[in-house]
Amino acid sequence: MTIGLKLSILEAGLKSRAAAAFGLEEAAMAGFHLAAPPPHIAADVSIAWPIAGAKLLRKPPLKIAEELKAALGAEFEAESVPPGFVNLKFKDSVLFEALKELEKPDCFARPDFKGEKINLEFVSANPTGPMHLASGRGATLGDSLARIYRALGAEVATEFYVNNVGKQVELLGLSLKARLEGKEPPENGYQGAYLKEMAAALPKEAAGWTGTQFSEYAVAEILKLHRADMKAFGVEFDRWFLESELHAEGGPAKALAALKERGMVYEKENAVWFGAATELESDDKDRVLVKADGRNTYFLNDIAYHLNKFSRGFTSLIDILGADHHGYVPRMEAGVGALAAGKGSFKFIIHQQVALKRGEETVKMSKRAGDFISLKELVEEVGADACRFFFAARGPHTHLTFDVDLAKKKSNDNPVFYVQYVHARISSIFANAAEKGIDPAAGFDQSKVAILPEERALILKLLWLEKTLSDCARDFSPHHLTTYLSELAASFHSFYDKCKVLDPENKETSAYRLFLLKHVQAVIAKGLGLLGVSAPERM
RNA sequence: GCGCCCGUGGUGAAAUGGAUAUCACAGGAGCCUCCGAAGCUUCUAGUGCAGGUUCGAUUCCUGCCGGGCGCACCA
Repeated sequence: MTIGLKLSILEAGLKSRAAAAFGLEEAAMAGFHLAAPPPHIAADVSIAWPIAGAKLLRKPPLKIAEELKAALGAEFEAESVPPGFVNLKFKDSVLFEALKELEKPDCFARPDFKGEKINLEFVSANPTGPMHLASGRGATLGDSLARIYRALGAEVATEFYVNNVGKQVELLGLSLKARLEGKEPPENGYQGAYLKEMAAALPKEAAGWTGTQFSEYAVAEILKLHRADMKAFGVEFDRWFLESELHAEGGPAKALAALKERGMVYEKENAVWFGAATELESDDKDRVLVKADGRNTYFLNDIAYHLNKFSRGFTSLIDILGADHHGYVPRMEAGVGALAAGKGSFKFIIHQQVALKRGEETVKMSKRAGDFISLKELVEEVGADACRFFFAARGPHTHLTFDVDLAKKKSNDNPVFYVQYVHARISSIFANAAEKGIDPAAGFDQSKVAILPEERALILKLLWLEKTLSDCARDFSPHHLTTYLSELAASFHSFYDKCKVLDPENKETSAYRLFLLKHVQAVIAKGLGLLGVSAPERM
């Protein structure tokens, strides 16, 4: 039996050998994983499974480790270590073959993602004002995850939901009208300066417009800005779904009828309620679907919207929301769950809010008051690459305080430059190789190459990208990837310091190291690409 | 009051329940006649408190303490 070459395949192969050796079903070996050993351990990968398997097998962990070591095969040097670890070192030839595996275009595709159709909705900022910096977090999360899921083999559609109907949009129109007439916006209206600018650019006939016309105009203008902001941030949505489309097809009415049919609604005080608490026990109390004034709540419209997504054939819906909306999650799960049972999975990713720090003061951002840093401004000051890396580097649960002064002044602190620097350095090495007449494509004899420790660390790091992407998918967060890229960059820099790549006197070593660097550069470019960050040739 | 999230060196973060807790920034000490010093090497410094589960806890559970966010016929 030969064993595969990617880490995932190596892991599966080792697991199956272990299962055979111990007479176990593979299903019973869920804890069998390859892990990176701590730095003081001189091994490539380690397996902690014998400790976990001790109860199952009713043997001492170290005994299991010794048996496992014997069962693993000739591609490795294995060592069993108390209390029951097995540490492995790959034969050099295995490492070279594994690297070549990384050259295949779909090398990260996972079988379990094949056929998955994921709808990823994020940002969905209301079209009532400029996007602020906090939208950058949702945009980074969503767009990076979309790219990662695609790399893993899923089909992903990204979507931005536009609330272009309703009271807020009416207020927006009235605020614009007021600005045109030189008045202050109405109470609870939109005070920001952007409406003054928009009013100044209105066509002459606007003087005779209805409120609806003002609203439609304002929404259209703001949507243009949102699209431009997202584009400048490296985010392009597959679809901008207008709420008005939903009403045009009668979605909310259908959803309401379906809920009624299942006996999940009742009327009280002239309003229509969803009886989630009694029927499904998923939410803490009943919620209104249709208000006493006859208007739908957003709850009903959103149920209809998610049914619409399922009707388009998606097997998995993911919504990314800021923590200020987390209270909305239980009722949506109850509402959508009631009508979409069996249609696919439905998952919320909640990311914590972004607080803004200016000087020594931490302030809450308020759109109405006009006190915010716009995403556009941030991107212009700091650059999209640094912004995206910075946002991607934190898990969604972390509470993030954005220090504006720091971001503007000392953007070099951002590790994105450390990572990009590797790419640029390697580019220039390849340029130098051409000058010195060293052919990067020249072959080398693997058997004559002794892999140095720095090179070994680098190669292992390269192989680890695959697991890193799976970690990102598992945790719904790209932050594992930024950590990984920083570590890979560090491995490269150590290697670079120790090992001279281009040596006209030694073409064999030069060719071998260029082969290595080609992969490092490809992995850096791939990883940065998944984060929507550029991989520059020069900096 | 109830619910969700968070508490890791001076600062910001990492760690599917695994071995001596990993990085970056800041601070100390070194390193460019040599492929890019936006770099390398090295030192100082850390899991809020109290219990529990476990062979093993930063991770899981309970209670405190501290912080963020929600608790609408708003969106």
